[in-house]
Amino acid sequence: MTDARQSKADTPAPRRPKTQRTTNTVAPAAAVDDATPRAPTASRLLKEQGILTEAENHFAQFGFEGASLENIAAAIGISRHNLLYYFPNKEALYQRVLDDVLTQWLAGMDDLSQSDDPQQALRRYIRAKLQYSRVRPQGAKVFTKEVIAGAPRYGKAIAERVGPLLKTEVRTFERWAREGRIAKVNFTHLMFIIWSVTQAYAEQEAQFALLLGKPALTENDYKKAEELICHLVLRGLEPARGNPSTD
Amino acid sequence: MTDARQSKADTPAPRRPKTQRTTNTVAPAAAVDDATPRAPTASRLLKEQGILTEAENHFAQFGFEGASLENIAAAIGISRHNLLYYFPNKEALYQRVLDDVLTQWLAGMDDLSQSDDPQQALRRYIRAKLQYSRVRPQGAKVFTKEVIAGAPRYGKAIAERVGPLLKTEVRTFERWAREGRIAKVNFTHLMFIIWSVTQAYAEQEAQFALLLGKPALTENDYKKAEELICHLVLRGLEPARGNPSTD
DNA sequence: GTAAAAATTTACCAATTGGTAAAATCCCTA
DNA sequence: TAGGGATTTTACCAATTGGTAAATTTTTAC
Repeated sequence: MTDARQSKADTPAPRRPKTQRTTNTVAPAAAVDDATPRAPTASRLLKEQGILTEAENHFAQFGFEGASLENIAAAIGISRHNLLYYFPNKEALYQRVLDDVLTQWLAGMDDLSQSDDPQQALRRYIRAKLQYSRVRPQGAKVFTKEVIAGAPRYGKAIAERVGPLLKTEVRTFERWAREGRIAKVNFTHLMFIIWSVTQAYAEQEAQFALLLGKPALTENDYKKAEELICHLVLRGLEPARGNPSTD
Repeated sequence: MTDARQSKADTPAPRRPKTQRTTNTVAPAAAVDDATPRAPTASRLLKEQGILTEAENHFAQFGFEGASLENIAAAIGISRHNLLYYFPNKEALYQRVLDDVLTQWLAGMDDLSQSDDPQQALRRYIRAKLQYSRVRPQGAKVFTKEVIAGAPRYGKAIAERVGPLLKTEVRTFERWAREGRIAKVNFTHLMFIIWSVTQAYAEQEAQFALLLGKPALTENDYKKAEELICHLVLRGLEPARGNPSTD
């Protein structure tokens, strides 16, 4: 196989157009082949992004095994082989999609400890998660499908990237509980519940809309959902007279 | 492999000794071509069930497109062609799997209006749904994957079979609310939320366990989940001093 | 025991899959 | 404008897919 081109071993010319090398220039300096990767063009990044977006849609609908590179490529008007020039194989493309999804998802996550008011923090958190479900439902779907399958390809990343953040959130909750500002419940499960519900509005849009007799969920539906979720969570966390013996 | 088969040949079990014809015998008696379909044998039903179970596992893990008849058949030691003798094609097999899943899921659903005590009814309902997630997680996964994909193959059944039941449940809630026994919230969304959360414990078992640092969720985890979910829902439905202006 | 029905296997098939290798084209820069 | 890297296309491939049709074997009814 020798590699996927791009590396060029053969080309002896160190190339490097003396001008600036904006990014990287990883400086292999390998006397032998150096290879000057020439730094990714803007247009190249754009094309990669296009592929990633379409791949996200296909993986969301068909799952890893069900999605085909041919169809993904066709959907954006390029050939499968051309796609394979940008991503070495299906697995790599899939990983990149999930990486991006998880990154954005996590980005909206550390908001919890921001505010000092538990009520407000939670409200903001729930809203952010719901919002995410609306603006990037496909990403949420890919993620969930991976999880449903037992996270065979992304389990490690989940454990490594989500785990610590979850721990942080839980600790914040526990501090609030200790200060008597919220009731003491099992906060890990609380997070599971909040995630599940908010994600559900992305994943199950189709079903919910179907059952509501609409073609799609409206702004108003999401507002109602947010209201109810916040209501349930906030009520359930009210410092409360009788503690619910949780663990 | 050749044999594999395992069944028949030796075991004369089903055998049915000429005596009575217990079941059906639909007695077509069609003068013209008779054809007497001979009524499905017990062993046949058993084999069908075996196929359905394995298909459920595969569809759960790989989705409709990703699952292959070859692998499903291999997993139970028969050939793909033999499987195709029992189910005419992939689509039919998939539909049957979903039919069975939905049937069982709905069966545990009309419990809500059974009890006259809203609190107790809800508790039972949530417990039943969680229980279902534990005993038949694969079914829940197949269903969710179908929904995530936009219910392209099962939307009609969902609308026809789940819709009416949902309406009934909502009406029960509304009656209770009118009687001042529970708070008035958007009950349709409440049902969505309860479904999502309970289902999540089936679908996302892998993720939750991963994040809890365990190989799998334990009895105790489910107990905690049940407690918390009940707590949130029941608290949120307490007749309440100030109504949460829900729709 | 025998004929018929049921169940299983064998033979094929066309289409699609992800992927490699290499040739051809494009396009930027010196 | 020429050289060379970046990009695309063309050729192949082995494996797998769902499916049809027909033979073959096994079971069952009588």
